[in-house]
Amino acid sequence: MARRQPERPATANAATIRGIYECLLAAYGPQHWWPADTPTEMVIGAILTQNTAWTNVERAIQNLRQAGCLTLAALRRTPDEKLARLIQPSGTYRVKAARLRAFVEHVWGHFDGSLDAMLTGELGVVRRRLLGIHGIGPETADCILLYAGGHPSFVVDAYTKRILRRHFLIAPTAGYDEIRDLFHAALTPDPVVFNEYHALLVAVGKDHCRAKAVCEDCPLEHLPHDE
DNA sequence: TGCCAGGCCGGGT
DNA sequence: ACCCGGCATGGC
Repeated sequence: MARRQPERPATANAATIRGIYECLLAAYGPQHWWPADTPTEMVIGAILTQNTAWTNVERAIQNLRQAGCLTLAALRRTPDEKLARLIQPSGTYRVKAARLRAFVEHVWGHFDGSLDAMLTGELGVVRRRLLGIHGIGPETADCILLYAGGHPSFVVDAYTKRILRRHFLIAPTAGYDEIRDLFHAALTPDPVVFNEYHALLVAVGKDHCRAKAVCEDCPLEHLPHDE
């Protein structure tokens, strides 16, 4: 029994996926993500930005910086209440304090406090490792893999889904892994390209594709789209 | 004023 | 396997 085929040929979508990258790169230029000074700061930002505007995350990161809490060792010795207070501007701060705690304790418990060691290994292995940590879902895991670990793991976020759906490249019900697979099938697994592509999707998303915004003067407007 | 933001978890079908 | 409420701040 043959597996169910995609509704459109994968190669056609793959060409469009590659075309969107070229188009966005031409429109916005390289984004040089992630906006963080160190891998540890990157991981912290990835957790703090879950369902949260980045401007709020920046306040929280600044608080952590002033408190000297941007290393895993410093985070580890910061009590829950103090940590929650420092990250308060990022919202859902009790939840996020627990998630930062879970991450730090995992690195200590399994990798002797070395983030580098915990991000080293085969992509699939490290990904499952991250997903096993409480508070690390697929998007956060892929962000950490790509932007802290240098692994070619494509990041799918709300903007990615909206943009692909708007241009009929995925079904409205497409799941996370399905969308990620689409990019992996269309692109050579180059961390530099994956890095830029996700950042570019966020850039165009913020400009043109927020939840209740209509795309006007969007760099992708030449593509077929709804509404 | 209400809705939204670079999600994820846990409990219920 | 989905579906939904909860988490919570600052901006528009």
